[in-house]
Amino acid sequence: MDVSHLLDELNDPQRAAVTAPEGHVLVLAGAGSGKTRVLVHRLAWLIQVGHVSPLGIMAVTFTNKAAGEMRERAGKLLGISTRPLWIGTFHGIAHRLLRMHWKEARLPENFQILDADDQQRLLRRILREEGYDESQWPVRQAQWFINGRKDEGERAHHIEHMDHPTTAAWVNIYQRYEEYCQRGGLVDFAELLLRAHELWLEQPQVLQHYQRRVQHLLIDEFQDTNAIQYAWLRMLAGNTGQVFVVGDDDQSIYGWRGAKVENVQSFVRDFPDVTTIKLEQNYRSTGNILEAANALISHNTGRMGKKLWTADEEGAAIQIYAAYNEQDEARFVIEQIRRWMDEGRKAEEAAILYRTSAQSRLFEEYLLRESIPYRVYGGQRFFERLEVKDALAYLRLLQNPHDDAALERVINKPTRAIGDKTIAELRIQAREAGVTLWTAINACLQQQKLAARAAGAVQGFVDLINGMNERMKDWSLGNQMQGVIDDSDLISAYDKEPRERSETRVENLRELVNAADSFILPAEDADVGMNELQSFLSRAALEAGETQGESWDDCVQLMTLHSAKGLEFPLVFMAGVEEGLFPHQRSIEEAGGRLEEERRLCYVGITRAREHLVMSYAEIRRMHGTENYCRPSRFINELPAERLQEIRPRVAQNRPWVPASRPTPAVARVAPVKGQEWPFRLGQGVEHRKFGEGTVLAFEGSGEHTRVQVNFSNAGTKWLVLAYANLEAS
DNA sequence: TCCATTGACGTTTTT
DNA sequence: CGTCAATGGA
Repeated sequence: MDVSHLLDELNDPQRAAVTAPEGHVLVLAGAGSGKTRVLVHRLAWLIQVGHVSPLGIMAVTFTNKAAGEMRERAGKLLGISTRPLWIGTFHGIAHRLLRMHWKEARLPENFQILDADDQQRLLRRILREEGYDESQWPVRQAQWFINGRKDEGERAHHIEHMDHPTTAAWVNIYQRYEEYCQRGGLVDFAELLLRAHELWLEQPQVLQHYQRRVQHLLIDEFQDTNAIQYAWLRMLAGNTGQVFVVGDDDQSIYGWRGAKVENVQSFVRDFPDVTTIKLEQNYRSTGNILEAANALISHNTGRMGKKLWTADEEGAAIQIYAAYNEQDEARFVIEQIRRWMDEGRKAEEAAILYRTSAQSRLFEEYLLRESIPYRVYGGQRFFERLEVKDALAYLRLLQNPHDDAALERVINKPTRAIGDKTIAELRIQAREAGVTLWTAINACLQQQKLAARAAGAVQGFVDLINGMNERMKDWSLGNQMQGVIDDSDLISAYDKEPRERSETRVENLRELVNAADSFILPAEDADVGMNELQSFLSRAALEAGETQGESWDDCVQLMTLHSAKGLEFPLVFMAGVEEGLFPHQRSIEEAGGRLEEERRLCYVGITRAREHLVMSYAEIRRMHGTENYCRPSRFINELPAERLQEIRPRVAQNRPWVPASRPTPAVARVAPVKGQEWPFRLGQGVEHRKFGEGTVLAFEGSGEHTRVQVNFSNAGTKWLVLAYANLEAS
């Protein structure tokens, strides 16, 4: 068979990885070095050259997007159906295993997935029930504790240090939470992985079956695996499975979420005879950008060691803009984007990256003002919307009325006169009897434990759910969806909201019915015995959907540095590169390699840029209502000075900014502007005879040539020669 | 039960 | 400063 299509266009290390003989392989793939291509070609190589059955391959990614992309590209390359290939996220694969082996995993057949929001609500309820003061025992921290333990593979009863009162309290909450979930058949994200691991541990025959079947494991973004994922993987590989992992220790930015970079090193230690291949040739960025990235990341310790290089040109210098304040920064960035567009480039080629999501606001304001279309990544996703989750909760109750999380969500939505007191009473009953709310409700009604009025209201809810269940049992999913929305009168719950708000909600519900209507039970879900409803609900939780309903055509891209991972743009702005913001203060203070992770985040940001990279920092930044004097980030000082070009406001103001096509001569290293012998302070109010009142933004030059930039409230921003301007302090 | 005001809080987020 | 959730009066 001719396999040249698998190897053509690959460089030597890529080819070595794709064609690696028997055994485990670690591919250290630098940013933009073609890692997805290697992964997909390896997969195709195994099938077409190694004659491995598609059933014997499992490919694991972290996001649904990555999984989808891999499946698509593999399909194109192989020219066969990718159905038998097991490609998915860790969570998706774990979920599938649990559906198939629900009995062995000690789960009810109709178990439901809790998303982060469901989990938080359930925990809040438990904290209240157990009498914890929520200011001292914050829900978020409980969530963090439990998920953290689960990520490490620990159950409540595994945890030591119970002599420590704080730990004991968290463990108690963890334990209660476990009980609720088990009773209601609820499984959170971390639980999916933990259960899948326990399935291996407790059911050797199941493990053996999969060990025999899965001959080849391909893992993407290996530096992002956590302890439980690694353990699961190791067990599945056993002594016979061959593991091919791709990752980049320099791009590990999710340590705070339990990811363990150390797994990259552990892999070489734990698996015998690992072949390590480095992909260092970069096909994305210019030489200057790569040199800056290399220099920055070399400040980290304990790296596996990689040096990116390119066959392409040096390109433009990296530009550093010292903004007077965050307003000036936003103004500058948007102005540069305008120039970019004026030169005929597209808005979508430009990205603004920042450390914290709150930073997007100002940029949005300026973009709006300039009528430049933009899109902010992140934020609420379709299946996470309040009204969508409300409607889904009714659907969940149809599937399983013992789903306490769903029941609590909608028992009084819309209001049906079931007040807090009644619900509290029901919770007590449920807790004392150790049963679900649904069971407790029915028991209370039967034994007439509730006051007459409350009983009537609760009975109404029970009848509603039972009625829906009976009538809609055999309906199509779309009709069920519409049915529960109609019968529950859910929409009336949004009546009192501002009109615009409630209209969007109704629109989203219509969209949800559409989604349910056009949902086709995927074959792989049918294969594991799921019905349409189960499959729909699981997918709603596991793939919460696009962040934004409609994707704009040609928009400037705004996102946090974290969400930029894996993407690339011709023009990248990295904003707010200041000590305290990036690296973030919390990371500076916290020990444990947090600072190195911030540096990796910066490395990720730099390597997103293809042609132009502009970093900016503000000298004064208003945060939480107070003005902060900032120093440029240490990361800027770690970049090679000869690759940098400092942008002075004058350049930004008067001369069209032409992206340099040849190396730009280096300018001195950026230093914070010190107070000099200028007659005004930066930010000081001044008055001009003709232009009126304004604010000093910047100075330039010295002696009689000293120029001053003033932002006049009526005349806009102007550069004036200080000697002639006759400015007066106001 | 509802709306308005007050108060606390402020890093990153996918599954 | 701006957001979101909790609280409290009508």
